Amino acid sequence: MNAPNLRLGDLQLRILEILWDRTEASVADVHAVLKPERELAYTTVATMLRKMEARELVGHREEGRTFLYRALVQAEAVTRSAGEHFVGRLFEGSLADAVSHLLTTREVSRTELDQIEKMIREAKRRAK
Amino acid sequence: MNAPNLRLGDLQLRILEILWDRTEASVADVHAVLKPERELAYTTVATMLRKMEARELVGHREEGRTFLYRALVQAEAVTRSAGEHFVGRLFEGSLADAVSHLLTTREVSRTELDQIEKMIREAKRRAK
DNA sequence: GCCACACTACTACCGCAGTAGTATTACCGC
DNA sequence: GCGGTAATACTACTGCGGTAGTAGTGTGGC
Repeated sequence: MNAPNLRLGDLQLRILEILWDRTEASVADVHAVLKPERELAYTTVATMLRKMEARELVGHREEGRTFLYRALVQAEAVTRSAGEHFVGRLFEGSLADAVSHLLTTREVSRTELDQIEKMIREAKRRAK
Repeated sequence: MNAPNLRLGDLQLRILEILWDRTEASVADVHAVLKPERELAYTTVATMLRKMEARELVGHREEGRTFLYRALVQAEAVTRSAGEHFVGRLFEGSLADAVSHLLTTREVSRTELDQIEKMIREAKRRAK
């Protein structure tokens, strides 16, 4: 069960998101969801899923002739890995630097600030 | 000045970091810095720099026979682009979700929490 | 029973990061 | 001036994401 490599391309991530939403999906399902956002050939989706299966990102079972794919990696693991890469690689592991950067380079709503503040207080209580 | 594509590989990012540190560096300089962390052939570094120049990530001037490279993209631009991708792609643009995730999946020191809290308060004051 | 359709399998190709060997050239020391 | 060294230039190859065409095959409708 070697931990799968979690460096994902955009399409791969998008496909995983779809699978996380519905736990199981056929190629046709995934293709249908993707259809409005990007014009991809059916076979492209099928090929991608097969490649992802080779990397153990997804698995499948057969229902008649149809493959039903499901995600083998958790959203949690993917976002954690991405977060580690983001903070570790670009801010030398300093979460404060990372957050600082995020705060200053984008529009942040008052609501979001409140939410984050609350989370900080909670984290402090836990860490106490 | 077409905004260069900012999707960077690991080595490219590492090289940029080196250039940000010293404003100008020869291939030998970059190679020397990289040496302890990864065993790369001199020509690999040179090739990478040439490829990065083709993508307008770096530029160079000649000092005798030697090329002195400098970064053409700012650290700011790279981290902002990465931050946008991180928050936008993985947390549907919700900074609060992103921060929440970062807080819960890693060790965060008390000091960092304090720093972040302070930044939040400041952001609020500014946004007021 | 046959045909069209819906699936998967296989193959191929592009672009790009990464890696590095070989060729060429210019300069410096003696 | 000659040889070695240090540069860059060129070429090539691997791996992988992304994209898609074509081939093969089983199934359901009529």
